Amino acid sequence: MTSAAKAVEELPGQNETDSLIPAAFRDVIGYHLRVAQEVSFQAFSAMLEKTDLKPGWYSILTILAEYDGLTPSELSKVCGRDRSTLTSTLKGLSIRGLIERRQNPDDQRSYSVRLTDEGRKMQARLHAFAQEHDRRLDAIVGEDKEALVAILARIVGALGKG
Amino acid sequence: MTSAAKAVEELPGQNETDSLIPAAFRDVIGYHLRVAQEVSFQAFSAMLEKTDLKPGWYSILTILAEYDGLTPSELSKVCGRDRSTLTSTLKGLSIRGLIERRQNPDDQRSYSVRLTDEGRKMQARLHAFAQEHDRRLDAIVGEDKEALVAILARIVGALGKG
DNA sequence: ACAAGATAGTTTGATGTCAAAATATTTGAT
DNA sequence: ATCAAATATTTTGACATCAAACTATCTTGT
Repeated sequence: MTSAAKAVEELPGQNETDSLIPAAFRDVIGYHLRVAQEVSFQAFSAMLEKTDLKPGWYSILTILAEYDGLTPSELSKVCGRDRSTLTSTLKGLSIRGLIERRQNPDDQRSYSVRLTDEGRKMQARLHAFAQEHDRRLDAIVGEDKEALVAILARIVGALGKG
Repeated sequence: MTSAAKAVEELPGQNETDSLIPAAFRDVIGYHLRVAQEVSFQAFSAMLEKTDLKPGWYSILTILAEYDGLTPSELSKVCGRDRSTLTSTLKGLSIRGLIERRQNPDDQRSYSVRLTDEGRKMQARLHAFAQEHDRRLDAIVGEDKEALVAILARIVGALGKG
């Protein structure tokens, strides 16, 4: 063990159960935001470990369950990711028969994306896990939930898309 | 435009300036966490756009500025990422002369990582941008900052490495 | 001393992210 | 009518992330 590592272990005010938070990051919102989002995602992923479900499918399938027939560009706006990001996800969903593409007769460049029956079933299965994860987060956050969501939404509103 | 897309645009209670939030996600903490983290990271990245700095360097260089001489595994614990993730980042930092590796004489498998003078300069430049970003987030969050950080830390504590 | 197991780091493979460039198609302007 | 500009999607390339497999080295138990 290096001497710096010893110093890390002896940081005042931190014990073994605390995660090691560098002093430079301790009061930095972006840092805590990032770590919290990562453990949340990892926890959700871990729930799907023994299944044939992929976490990345959930948001797309759920958006389609609500708004069937969006184009990739519209989907990208709703889910907040770049259009190019969706290409490979949609390909995977299509190969697995969870969505189908329907050519737009008015615009040959575009097509709409629809859930298949299989896709709906898959969405429902994922949604059950997602709800369990949500309940877990709700339990952790407790009565502060509304305030938390409001703050996060404020951040998105203030920094989002320009 | 598809009919579903029209429906999206006509959602009650949402106007053009709101981001399009699917109803299924509206009260989901994980969703808001993810979106907030993404816009925060994108905003930070955008600040570095005209520079030769990379956002991914910041956390590593800053941890090293505080605890010089950590091994990759120790670094990975402190920054909360898998060891394998660090390999390529450290390679990049090393190629650019921002860090140097020093073989551990007591263990041939391991080495410690130290900032070079160039690395220190780079860390300082990145830190200035990070501070500006922090101030921006602080301004958005305002008096709720302490509560926000506490909630996020609670999430990490409850879900993290469990 | 030696074999077994643990540990440090890297490599590989699957995902997922963006931005920029490339294609194809539609729209608009003259 | 035609040509330029805008738009929809895909492709490519750079990065990051994890987990699992792999190599090398160290530690431990006998």
